[in-house]
Amino acid sequence: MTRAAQAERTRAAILTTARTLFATHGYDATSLQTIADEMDVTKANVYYYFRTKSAILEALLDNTIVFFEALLRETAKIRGKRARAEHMVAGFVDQVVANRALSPLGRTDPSVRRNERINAELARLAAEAMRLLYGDDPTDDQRAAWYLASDVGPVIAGLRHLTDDELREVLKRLCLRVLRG
Amino acid sequence: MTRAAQAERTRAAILTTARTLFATHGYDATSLQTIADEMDVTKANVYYYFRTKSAILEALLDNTIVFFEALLRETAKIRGKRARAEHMVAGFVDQVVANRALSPLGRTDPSVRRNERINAELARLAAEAMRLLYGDDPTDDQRAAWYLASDVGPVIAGLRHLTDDELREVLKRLCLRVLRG
DNA sequence: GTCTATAAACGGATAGAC
DNA sequence: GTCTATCCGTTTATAGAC
Repeated sequence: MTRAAQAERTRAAILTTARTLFATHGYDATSLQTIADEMDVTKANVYYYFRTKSAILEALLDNTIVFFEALLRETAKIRGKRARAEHMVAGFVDQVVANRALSPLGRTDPSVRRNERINAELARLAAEAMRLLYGDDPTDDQRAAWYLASDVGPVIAGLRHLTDDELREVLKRLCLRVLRG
Repeated sequence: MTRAAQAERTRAAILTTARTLFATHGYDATSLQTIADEMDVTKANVYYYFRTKSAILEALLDNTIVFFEALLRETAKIRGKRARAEHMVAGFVDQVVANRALSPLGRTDPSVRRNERINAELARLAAEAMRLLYGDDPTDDQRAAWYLASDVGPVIAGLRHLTDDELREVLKRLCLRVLRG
């Protein structure tokens, strides 16, 4: 394996390991030592790839942001608010269910709320999503609905007994009901 | 002021200070030093009242649990599922809005998820609430609805421009719509 | 690219004086 | 009831060898 390939491999491993641990124990309760131990490398090696702990978090959230930007671009091509809601919810729920074991790490984790840049990005995406669903001037009820539906992740903690398919259907119905008002 | 009164005063101050800081920065990112500094006392003095940091968190959550137990007892006296939902939502939303500046510290904070005892209590209350709203054997859709509605706290972050009264009405409508399915 | 070693600060928690 | 002083483990982060 080339050195560049090894680098990419390690970098990716750090992200997936951190993602799981952040989701399980929370960002603040996860140390770089724990991440390194889990991967069987040293802490110093982790620092070779990320200058700070928060840089790891930002890299993870950037991935999320890129995903949502793509989803919103797709959604914008669809005509009709109802069809748009269905497409958006489907994409969103698929993502949540695909990561169901490690779902959280949403806007609710304190670490995310602390990060100004990420918050600004998320606010931008929220505004764009609401524009697609509700037009240029959403009511407060519509805005509230969007905030609630877009934070559906934690709900899965109470539905562990469902298969992926069952969970997906339950969450889609729920989100659509909330968004449609 | 008597010594006992002073003790009660300080103890209460620790709880309110910790509550605000936990809600703002998260439990793990709040140190006892920060709590003590904010109150203008020493860390050692905080330890005089609470043996550990997590004891502070537990005291806070115990208050929440007591509140919900009372709300559920009241709700149980009401006949008719629709009226029950309205009463439960009203009590719940009032509580959320009354603490709107420091809303979170719900089941979403990692510190809460880590605490076995608190989790067991919250699960018990959740089961009882669902029984009151949906009968002895709620469907998965109903369960999902309850989990979503009971975590409405974070929604207020996006609705800062509303007055308390406006916010209360928006949240009540939203929760009822979710719960009624 | 990965390691060992270590710095420097901070965390939770305790002992003992007043 | 509150304080000063301190212990000790852990944390983020860096320096430098291989």
